[in-house]
Amino acid sequence: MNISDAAQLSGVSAKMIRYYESIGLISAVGRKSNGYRDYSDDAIAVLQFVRRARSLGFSVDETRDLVGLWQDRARSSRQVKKLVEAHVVDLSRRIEEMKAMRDTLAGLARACAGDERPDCPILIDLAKAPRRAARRH
Amino acid sequence: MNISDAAQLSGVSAKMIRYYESIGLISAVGRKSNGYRDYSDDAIAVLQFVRRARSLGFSVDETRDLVGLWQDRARSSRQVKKLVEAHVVDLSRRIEEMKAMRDTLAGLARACAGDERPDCPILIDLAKAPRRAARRH
DNA sequence: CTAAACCTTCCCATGATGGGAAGGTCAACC
DNA sequence: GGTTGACCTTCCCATCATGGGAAGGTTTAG
Repeated sequence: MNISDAAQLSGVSAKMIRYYESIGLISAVGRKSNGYRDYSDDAIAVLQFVRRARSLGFSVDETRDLVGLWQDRARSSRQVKKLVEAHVVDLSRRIEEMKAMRDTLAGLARACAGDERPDCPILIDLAKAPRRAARRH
Repeated sequence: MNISDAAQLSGVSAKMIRYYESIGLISAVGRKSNGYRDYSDDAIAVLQFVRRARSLGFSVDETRDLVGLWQDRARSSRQVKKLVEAHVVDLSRRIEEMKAMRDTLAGLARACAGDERPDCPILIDLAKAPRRAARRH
């Protein structure tokens, strides 16, 4: 199976499949005599796994760990659960940060007349000395 | 005032101050005879404004718009409110996406024994054909 | 006078992804 | 058989916001 079929079946673009291979997230597949990558059903399954993990917000590094656990018959479910729970905690933290931003902004917008006049508490507040605030990334 | 003082007072690193200047987010400040950038209190205030906007999740482009509105005495509060409300909507959407991820993962973790055995519903689910899922970015 | 602490510009790297060029290959159609 | 279009390959570049660091000039404190 060529890379574009693999891309379609897995939902991972051909570009990203090559990238994932180049960084070792997935192992290199075999090549046909013409040099084209050749994908088996198993290889597709790995790509689908990766796609789903990425869509759930796991970084490429975390996904690498998950793939490793997935393919390791001897892993304990404790290991898997631990990794997933850590990600849940991380997501929750980021959600709270974004909620705090949103609520601050919604409060400011509420206090702003939103008419033709220039007076706007939003800008006055933004100009205040920066307070301790979430600095994501 | 030298750039490191401006950095300290504004909470924006010297690196980022130069970067913001290079992309035109802030206007270039004057130079002293030795070529060093020289920051006035007004310039510091702009940097503080920028830092606060960034910390509230505005992109650099959105921040540019906000700075423009802030410095435009003739702007209407309607313009400002509109921009902020759009950002609130965007934040809310992203929060919902992340919540959906988190809840999915939390549900999977709950179904996983987390003991020494290898059986783990998490990995089984991740390996399923990818369903419609949030693809941020 | 020297050493440390500044400042300047310039280049490189990140992470995940896409765009595109240059060049080889294959399949279908006439 | 030849042409065309759709593939495939690798390689380079760009993104966005940020940091690291080099090379070289300046200022300040001892």
